[in-house]
Amino acid sequence: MKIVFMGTPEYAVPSLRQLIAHHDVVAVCTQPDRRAGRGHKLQMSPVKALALEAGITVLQPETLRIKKAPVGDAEIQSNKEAKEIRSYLANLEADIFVVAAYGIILPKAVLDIPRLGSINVHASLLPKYRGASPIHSAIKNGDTVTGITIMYMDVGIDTGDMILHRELTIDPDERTPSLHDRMAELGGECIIEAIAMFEAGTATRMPQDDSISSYAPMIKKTDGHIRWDWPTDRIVNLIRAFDPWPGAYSLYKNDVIKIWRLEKVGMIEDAVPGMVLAVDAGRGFLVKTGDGGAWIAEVQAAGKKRMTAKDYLLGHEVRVGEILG
RNA sequence: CGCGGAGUGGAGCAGUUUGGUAGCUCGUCGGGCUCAUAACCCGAAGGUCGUAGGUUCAAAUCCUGCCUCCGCAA
Repeated sequence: MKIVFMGTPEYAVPSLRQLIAHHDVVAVCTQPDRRAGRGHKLQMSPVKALALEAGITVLQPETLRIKKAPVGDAEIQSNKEAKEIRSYLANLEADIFVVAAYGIILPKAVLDIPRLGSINVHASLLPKYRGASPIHSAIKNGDTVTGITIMYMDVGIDTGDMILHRELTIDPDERTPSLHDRMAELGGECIIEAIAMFEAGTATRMPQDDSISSYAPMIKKTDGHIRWDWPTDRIVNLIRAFDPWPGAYSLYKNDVIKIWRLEKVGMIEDAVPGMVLAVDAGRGFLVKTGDGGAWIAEVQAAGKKRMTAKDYLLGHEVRVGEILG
């Protein structure tokens, strides 16, 4: 099949790789290179890197929307670019557009360009976790099962009719990097499977049940702030979900300290949540939580790297009675 | 050129402001004590102080370039 792929981050890479291996990818759309990271260096997306390596045409429009009443020069420029890209895409006469975490809004006029429509590789079992952070949300909520959904795209956010689901079990101790990678690989397998259904004429449309849908919003850094009055499990899930970004953190001595690992303890004495109840050179320090306590076993102080609480305690003094906030 | 912190024996830190060949805690090795121990006691090994230059009688410490790591911000 003749395919146009749209995607940006690492998650989209296995899908693109699979499509290149099995089909004719005639163009790749990805977000424009951005200044990012320490030093604000210009960086290309992982998808662009793969596309260049494969010798595929890369398109990087700032937007594909066309504004009705442009006001300034910049907007007129963006409309011009959007129109050019749209007609370029139309002239490719692709059979289908495959989208995976592209991050740029696709207007209906674009979605409808290919004869088979546009389909999306979403990292959740829709209608659960529509939106930007399905993988993080699954871990954060302590789910034991998640999966990939291949679906038709419409103008809503991940609301289109579904084509296929594939489940994946989440390990109780699993963190985002490992689940992300497994999901990305599964996504690549699913998209090939879905396209095979199109080729065989067996692709179906299963509408989503809006009444059981949920939304996984874009993650904000402050979402990583640990509330010690939460049950320990909830805190542990937050740590698992936000590893490695943005990290679950607490405030200690007026500074941010990231918490990378906790060891749950059952019922312990009553105390203010966040209070240090014990310090052990080997285990770390014990902090009161909403439903018990937890040994903080791995931390990262500002400007430092991750280290075990044991190592941290060799050079820093933590006292019983201090409060983490 | 977005802002900032940091590179010191295997690990985590102090020492840098007021230059004078390095210290703490842990670990390691040897010995001792003990019914026993991740406990305690005694002893030992282990560091070109990220790197290249510069200033100086003398640089971990002052100056300059470079490399690496990390936090913030995006």
